[in-house]
Amino acid sequence: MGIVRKTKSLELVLNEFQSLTAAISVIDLIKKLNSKLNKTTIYRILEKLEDDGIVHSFLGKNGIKWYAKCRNCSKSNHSDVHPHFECIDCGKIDCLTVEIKIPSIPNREVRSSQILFQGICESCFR
Amino acid sequence: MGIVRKTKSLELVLNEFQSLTAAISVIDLIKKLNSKLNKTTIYRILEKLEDDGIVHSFLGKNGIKWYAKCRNCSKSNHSDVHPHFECIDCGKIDCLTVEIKIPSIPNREVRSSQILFQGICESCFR
DNA sequence: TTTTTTATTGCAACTAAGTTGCAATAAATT
DNA sequence: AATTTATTGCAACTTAGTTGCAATAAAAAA
Repeated sequence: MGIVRKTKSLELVLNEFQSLTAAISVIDLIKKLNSKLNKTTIYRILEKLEDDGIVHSFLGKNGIKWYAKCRNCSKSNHSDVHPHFECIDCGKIDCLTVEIKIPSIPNREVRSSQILFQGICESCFR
Repeated sequence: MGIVRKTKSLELVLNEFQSLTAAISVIDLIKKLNSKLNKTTIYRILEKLEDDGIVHSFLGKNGIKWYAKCRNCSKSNHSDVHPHFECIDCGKIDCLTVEIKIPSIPNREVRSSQILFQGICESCFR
């Protein structure tokens, strides 16, 4: 079930995403909002925002959860199944707009995918 | 640091992989060897086997750790950076031999990748 | 506006995967 | 056989994420 009520907590979480181009880990979000919100609340709001197609989640290389704004998602259709890029230097993760061709595999049906690249990001590249 | 001594515990872990075509989660491995080995031992042996290029690890969709035999890896070069396929029906994960083209991304350098597909496997397909 | 309804929140306690330190054990070497 | 040192088991810990429940605060109804 997605967002039902416009609460102060929701505002705070949405604010964080507004001032963000890259993804953010739940851990960092909790750190940032720590003084204002309980971590349980943050987890629950993120879940609802994902239900509504406002953000999407994925796992970083070490298995912790990250969230990023969606571009073209809706409640019924999370079209944001793009790859993510994790910088091994600065730790930043962002969404890639490149399209990855999912190969057709005999006798299997691919329904979704998680693709995470690691490497050096633009800021750390030079 | 990889394997140094041929121990009984090592044998037991290797045995499990011998009788395995798919990947196995550490959780399942612990369950299986539970009566014979401590989980700490299992984690430590797996780490060493990975160092030696005998197995490789990756994360399932829920972030738990899986291991599978390597085919063409060595200590210095883990060439097994293939995609994995997780069946949403039976939970089995296995290695895919298909090659995924990693796109070149301007001003970034991709060093490694994790690619996990979800869908219906051959056994569950019919 | 006040009352009522019920979604949301905070808290504390819990779960589960994985890690760490250390003393006891067992390979391998001398 | 004695010594060295890698490996093991154990218990305790860490960390991310979850759950139940009473208190609070949106929103709807009166």
